[in-house]
Amino acid sequence: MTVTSVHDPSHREALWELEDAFERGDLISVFGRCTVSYEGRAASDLGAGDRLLVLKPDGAALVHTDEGRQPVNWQPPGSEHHAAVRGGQLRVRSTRTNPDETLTVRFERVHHLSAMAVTGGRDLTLHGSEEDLRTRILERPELVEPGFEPRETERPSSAGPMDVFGVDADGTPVVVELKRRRVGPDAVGQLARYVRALKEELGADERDGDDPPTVRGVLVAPSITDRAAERLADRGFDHVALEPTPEE
Amino acid sequence: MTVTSVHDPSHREALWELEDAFERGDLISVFGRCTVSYEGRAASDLGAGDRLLVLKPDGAALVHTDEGRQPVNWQPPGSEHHAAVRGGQLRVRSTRTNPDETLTVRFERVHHLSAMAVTGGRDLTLHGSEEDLRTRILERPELVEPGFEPRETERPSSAGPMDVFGVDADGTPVVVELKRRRVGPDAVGQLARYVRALKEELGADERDGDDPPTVRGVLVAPSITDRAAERLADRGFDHVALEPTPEE
DNA sequence: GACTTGATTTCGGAG
DNA sequence: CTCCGAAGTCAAGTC
Repeated sequence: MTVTSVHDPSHREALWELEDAFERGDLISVFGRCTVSYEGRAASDLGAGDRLLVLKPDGAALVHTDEGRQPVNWQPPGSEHHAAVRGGQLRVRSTRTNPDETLTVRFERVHHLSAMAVTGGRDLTLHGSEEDLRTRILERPELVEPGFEPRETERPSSAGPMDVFGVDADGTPVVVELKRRRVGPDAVGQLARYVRALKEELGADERDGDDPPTVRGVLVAPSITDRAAERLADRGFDHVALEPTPEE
Repeated sequence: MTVTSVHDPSHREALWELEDAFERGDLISVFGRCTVSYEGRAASDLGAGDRLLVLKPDGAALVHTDEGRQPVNWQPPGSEHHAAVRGGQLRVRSTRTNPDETLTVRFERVHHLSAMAVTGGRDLTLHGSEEDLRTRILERPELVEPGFEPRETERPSSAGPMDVFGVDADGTPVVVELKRRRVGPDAVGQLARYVRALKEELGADERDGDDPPTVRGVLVAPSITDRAAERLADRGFDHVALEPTPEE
């Protein structure tokens, strides 16, 4: 592991260091005053200001200001970085194809540049995802409702794969839609599509009426918005309040 | 503008610099070997490895590896940064409430730390957004279809505001849903909700049948997926292929 | 490749 | 504050 670092370099010095760092496959951090322009899926321009430019060996480029989790401008992985001195500025350009897009950062002044080779240690273990919620339900189906029996996960349908498919205590088919957090109306629409697709597939009676539905829909989520609850009630579906992980 | 930079500092040195930088409201970049743990909306752990930690004065914290546009771990703006030396490690912790979540980065070694005061120059001008598409249609309604007359944008409905509301050459109400890029089935569902809400509001005949629909739905997007086209046809809606900006 | 969906989505706007 | 939908969403898995 070696760190390169230059303070207040000339454009030409910065250029050398950048090209060496590209060559080594380093992770690069550049502080400086720059303008940024992007052209591709959309187009944008950003006037002069102090920012942090991060360049990754996989082609990703990030321009960060002092605010926000999101970079103000960026280029996705798979791009190629190029640097040059043009018109008294240090120009760093990241380009990719499919779609064609280019990010150009023009430094009028580089305050600091550092670079480091980075390898390994990229595996993140994450708990509390939707998959954890599915696991939890498969292990304890009664959390959905007494008598619920899961039959299949990711069951295919014409509307796409449904999260969990099973039957209730009466043997009625149940489509379960899982969400790891509070949901809005869109989740109800998604559930409705699965239920409709399954009804069609099973040749079930599609009439609305006093007859109990032949396919049930259950939305499992920690909580739902009022509008989602309305739409859920309209469709005759149920909500089960459940966290992706047991309460501490 | 001043840049602070320390190379291979001791934990205590790094701590001093960090606390000064917090005080100054600097944008901070730290290279080092660290472990990362997160607990909040979910929970995660990341083993030892070389990474780049970015700390922003607005409370945002980003842990970047050598790959990907996304940070491997992060904390949103509004958090508070704290640093301390504990157990022979430099511990940087970002905490926020609502929801309660904490990101902890433990450095066993800091390779490089730099910090810079950053102000201003945060305004990005972006072209090619959905709003540009709306503007384009309002200026040239015939791009939707000959005789189309926009009447209102963001027209409220019980299903939320619709992008563009207008009437066609026959005076039939038209709900227009705008998407700046290729869309899937979800957009059709969204459009359907608006159309349904408007039909109810207008007290229009909701029967499906051979009667022409009393409210039309038009999806304006550069292109749509096959499944979206199916659902569009099911509902009797139309697709108009249009880019958010004129072709170059 | 296109397509679909989840995400610690983030972000901005409206109520 | 909550709710809602856009985003240059990104990223992963499937087909």
